[in-house]
Amino acid sequence: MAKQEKTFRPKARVPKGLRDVAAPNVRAEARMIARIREVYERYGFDPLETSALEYADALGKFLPDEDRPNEGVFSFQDDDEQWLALRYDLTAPLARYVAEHYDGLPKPFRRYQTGPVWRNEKPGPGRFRQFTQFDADTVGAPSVAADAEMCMMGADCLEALGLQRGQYRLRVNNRKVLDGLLEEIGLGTDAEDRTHMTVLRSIDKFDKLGRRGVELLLGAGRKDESGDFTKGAGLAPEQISRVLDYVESGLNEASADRGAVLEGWRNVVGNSAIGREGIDELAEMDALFTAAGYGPDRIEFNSWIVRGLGYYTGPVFEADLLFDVKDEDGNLVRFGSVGSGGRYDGLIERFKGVKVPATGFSVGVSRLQAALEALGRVEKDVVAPPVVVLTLDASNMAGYQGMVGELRNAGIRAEMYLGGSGMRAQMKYADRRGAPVAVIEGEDERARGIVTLKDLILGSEVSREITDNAEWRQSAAAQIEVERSKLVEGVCEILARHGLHSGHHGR
RNA sequence: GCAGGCGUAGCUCAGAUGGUUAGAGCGCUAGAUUGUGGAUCUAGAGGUCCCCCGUUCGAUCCGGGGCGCCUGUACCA
Repeated sequence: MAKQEKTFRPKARVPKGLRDVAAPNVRAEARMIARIREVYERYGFDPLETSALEYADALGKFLPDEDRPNEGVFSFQDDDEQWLALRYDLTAPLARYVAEHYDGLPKPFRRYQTGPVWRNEKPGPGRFRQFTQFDADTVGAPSVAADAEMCMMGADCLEALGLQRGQYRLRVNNRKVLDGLLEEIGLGTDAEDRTHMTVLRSIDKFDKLGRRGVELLLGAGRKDESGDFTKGAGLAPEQISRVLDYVESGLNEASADRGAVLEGWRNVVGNSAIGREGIDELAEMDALFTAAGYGPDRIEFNSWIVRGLGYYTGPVFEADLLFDVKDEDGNLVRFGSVGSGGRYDGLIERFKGVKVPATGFSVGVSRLQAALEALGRVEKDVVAPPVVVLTLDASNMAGYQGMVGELRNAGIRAEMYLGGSGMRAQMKYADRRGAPVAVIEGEDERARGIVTLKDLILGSEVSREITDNAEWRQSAAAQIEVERSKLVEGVCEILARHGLHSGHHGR
């Protein structure tokens, strides 16, 4: 069978893990970003924008995990054969920026930045290969006061976005505490050590897998639902129980008393110098939280917060939502954290050779928006749909343009129909756009010096009671005629009837 | 990445043992009903039956490989 020749047609599809964002969500995200910006500005941070592309070596690799070296970053070669990469977060570009302009910057340097970042990895529900982050960082501040401020600011952001106290929590831990724990159970202090990393990652899963799951991961390993096996850390039973003791030590107190949590941790890791240092730092942060009025209902100390193993060196924190979210099929959706951060004292050192202490917090804008949407916290689109001026007479486009101009000058969102179809299609268009008013001027109206204004909102209510077509069409429901010169007043009146904003009329 | 499941129209899905022209509902585009959204009727557009290779006279269907989607897991800078 001879194959028919066919013209090549590219398949219209968005690449995996990427997505198109429609008007209501674009606007919702813009509002969200504006609110976060207000909070960051209030804390004294200044904006900075860096480019989406960086030299790949400037981004560096923060995956000591040899399972997947070099993955996660979109990169390509420039004309000069140097490797460029899309930024995968906003912190690495900040480190590059600070290193590049170090001498000219005030220290501490405090900046915020938002924008899309890209990660070349497997997408999942609420997890995309491009998403928006909103970062704030303080560079050159060694004190944990800077970290404490990040946590409080994170809480402020979530509340500014409409989350109630109790619907979220900032969970704070300190890498030094975890290092102390590992030292205490005899694992040494080599952060690159494989067992070391496996143990930390196991602890991180307490929230998801519970005590039993973590126990398996610390020991021989765990089999998941699909039957796939995850190799464990291979700790001895004695070591496992000490880790679990630590993880559970603050559990009951967590929502009640930060000081009690720290005391519990002291019993577990108190013999290690690094562990003690970590706990002391957290005690200092606790004092600042308390002085500023941030109780444990907003910020808690949490034993299983670990965060990524790449570069955090001190306090780490994460903003978690405490309510369940279900998808369309009624399945529970795990959103993960909607914000995170921590201290990364080694990052700028990569460029400068000198240690520059830094800490930061990042809101996961895309993910948080998805969560707020699920919670019904996203306000309806605040931009009113436009009034549509029908173009019934192709020889009178100038006249229609004039009407649209008058409406726009009066501050009313308006457009004329620009398609090529007939009146019925034009009405359908206006309907689909959600237009509150259709302005109709055919030959009849023009001859009489009037325009017909159709109240589409009222019309839609009326239509529900009419089943007969002739009646429906002849009723000319919800239409009024006004003199051509009274177009703007007439439209304003209908808008006002529905409580719609009609621009700056009266001016 | 690993494990399992699944790929037929924009969406939800039928379908034949391997046989000519692959269907439905919804949606979409138009027409009819005086120049009007809904309703009704009519017509039209839209498919490489995920892709490649193999077996076969013949593959959307069988076999192998790949890609994509879903779930779990891993990772999450």
